[in-house]
Amino acid sequence: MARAATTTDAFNAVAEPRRRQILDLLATGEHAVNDLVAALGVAQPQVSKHLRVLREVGLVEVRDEGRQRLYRLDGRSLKPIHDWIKAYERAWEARFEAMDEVLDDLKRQEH
Amino acid sequence: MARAATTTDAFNAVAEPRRRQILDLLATGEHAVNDLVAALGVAQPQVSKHLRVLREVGLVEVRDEGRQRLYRLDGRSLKPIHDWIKAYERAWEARFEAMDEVLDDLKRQEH
DNA sequence: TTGACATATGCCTATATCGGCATATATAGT
DNA sequence: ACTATATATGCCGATATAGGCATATGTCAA
Repeated sequence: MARAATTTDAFNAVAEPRRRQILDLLATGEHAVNDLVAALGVAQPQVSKHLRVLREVGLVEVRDEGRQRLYRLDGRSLKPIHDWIKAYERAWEARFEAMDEVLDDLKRQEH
Repeated sequence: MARAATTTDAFNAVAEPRRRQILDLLATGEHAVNDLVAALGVAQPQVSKHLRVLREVGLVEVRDEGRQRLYRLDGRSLKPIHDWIKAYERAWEARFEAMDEVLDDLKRQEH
């Protein structure tokens, strides 16, 4: 078997940095594809493909407006990620982890 | 180009469900490989490979104890995911009132 | 209708994956 | 030294990717 498809779920879709960037941009509101192309400095076809992945996992929605297609965020599909990672919040807040961090800092200073 | 390596960052490493399962198990404390094998019902080599990926991105650490290797969670590498997704909390909880705030958070974090 | 603009899709290639399975390495016990 | 146990690694095959680039589809305007 190969790796799970990027369209399998939000976890896979969001593993790609460019797609996170796109979501970050869409977090400010609706944007046409060309807006994203300009903001990202990426070729238009690649942006459209990333948007297709995001749409297939329900992270964005489209709306036709003339010859433009306006994409907007639908953050609900991000909730599973949030719910999963939330259980780990204490994993870097706990004291023994903080101790590890302190030790690492000390090691780093020995240069 | 192909997809980014699973060992690129926590986002890619955690996109695989089995690896999330492993982290969930390790969240309860140190575990030997065979413990995980038994709990997951997966062949031992695959578990070792998943653990290698998790170790390469700093999500787990190993400790030798006799002929066993005890793995434990290091949740600090999950923080980037948490920080990124945290900005979207309101995207499914509330209306678009706080979107400006979301944007500010994002800009402060990733760039 | 023609042409400009906006977006999507198709084809290509190189690459990394995951699982299955065999095997190598390491340690403990007798 | 030999054997059982614990874990890691190597090779295989099938598959999906991301970017590059050409092209198709769709829409407006003169």
